[in-house]
Amino acid sequence: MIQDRRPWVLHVDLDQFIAAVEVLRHPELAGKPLIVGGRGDPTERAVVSTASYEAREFGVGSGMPLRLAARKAPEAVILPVDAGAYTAASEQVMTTLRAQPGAIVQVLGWDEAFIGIETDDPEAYARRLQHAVLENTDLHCSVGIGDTLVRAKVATGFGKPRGVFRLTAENWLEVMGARPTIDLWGVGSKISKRLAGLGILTVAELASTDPESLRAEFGPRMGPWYVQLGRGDGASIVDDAPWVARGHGRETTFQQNLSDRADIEQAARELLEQVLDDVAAEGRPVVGLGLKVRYAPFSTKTFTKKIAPTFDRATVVGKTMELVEKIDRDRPLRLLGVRAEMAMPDDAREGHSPTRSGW
DNA sequence: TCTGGGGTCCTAGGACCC
DNA sequence: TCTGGGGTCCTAGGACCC
Repeated sequence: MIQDRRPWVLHVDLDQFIAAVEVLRHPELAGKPLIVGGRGDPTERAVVSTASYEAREFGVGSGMPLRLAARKAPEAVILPVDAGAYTAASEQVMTTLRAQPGAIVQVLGWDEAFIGIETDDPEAYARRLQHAVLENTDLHCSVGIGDTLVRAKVATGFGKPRGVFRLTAENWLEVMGARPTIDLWGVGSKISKRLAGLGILTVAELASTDPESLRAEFGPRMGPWYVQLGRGDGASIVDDAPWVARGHGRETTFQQNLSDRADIEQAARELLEQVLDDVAAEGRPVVGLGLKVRYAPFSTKTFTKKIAPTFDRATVVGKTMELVEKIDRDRPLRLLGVRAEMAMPDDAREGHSPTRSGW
């Protein structure tokens, strides 16, 4: 009997990751409505990072203003975001995944990863994986199984919570065909609306659209790409090459809008100091700068500048201040962001231009 | 109730060069 | 007197993800 040892893509997604990590540290919060966001102060400008299932019962969801969330769920415990704790928990999870036999691990974020694996029983492998993660970290996860990255990623949603779900070319249209295009990974509210304007409402309709016909609407790459998404097609290779950041940025929403020039310059300098600390840790020269502003109430503008590669902080500060000069003096500022792009190592992320703006 | 912060990639349009 | 045209770089803006 020949074993059918095929390559599979698994997508692992931790269930309620941030809330789950907080409950591990605060066991008395188990079963209570829990909201994590901002500095944990619902009177501040901030949004919800994660809401526990109990908090969701009140209509609280991630991305919602903290102020509103607190009003909807007055009994909820609100905790500040503690990035360090989540990073530590995440590393534990990823270490566990990498220790699985034959696993190639591509990290996507704090709480998710693709796993490339050759096996004749991906469901059994997925269950072993969930077990190992639970044993080592006390955290539950869901696993999507697919024959492409896109199908594995989408499959995970059907496995939640704590489950396993398989999505391949065979059942893709049967499962996804009737769903709206916004359910696809990479199609958001704007693109789904533009597709609807073309008469394309469902995944099946997108899948059967001629890729060329979308080229005019979405450009030479994105047009055909959306059709491919509709079919669930695309890459199936999991890449475990270490992540190399293209740049670093810091942005902040002011609790009170800023109008004074000196205040704005000071805020830019402070953000830039943090950015340059991050950049210095990488040991690569700065090759580009970006400034992002949000004027009150909510209009966003960006300024970018390419510069000769430099390690000199004073030079970077000076060039950034040239961008700060472009900020409209007559409009109150709600948000300010500063970003620095770094030269890419020759072998890193081939095929992409290092000069592209990150904003 | 006004809508965070960290990233990535794509597209359009103008400048510039031959 | 009619304002070629292609390639590449740079800036700004848009969209998406976690």
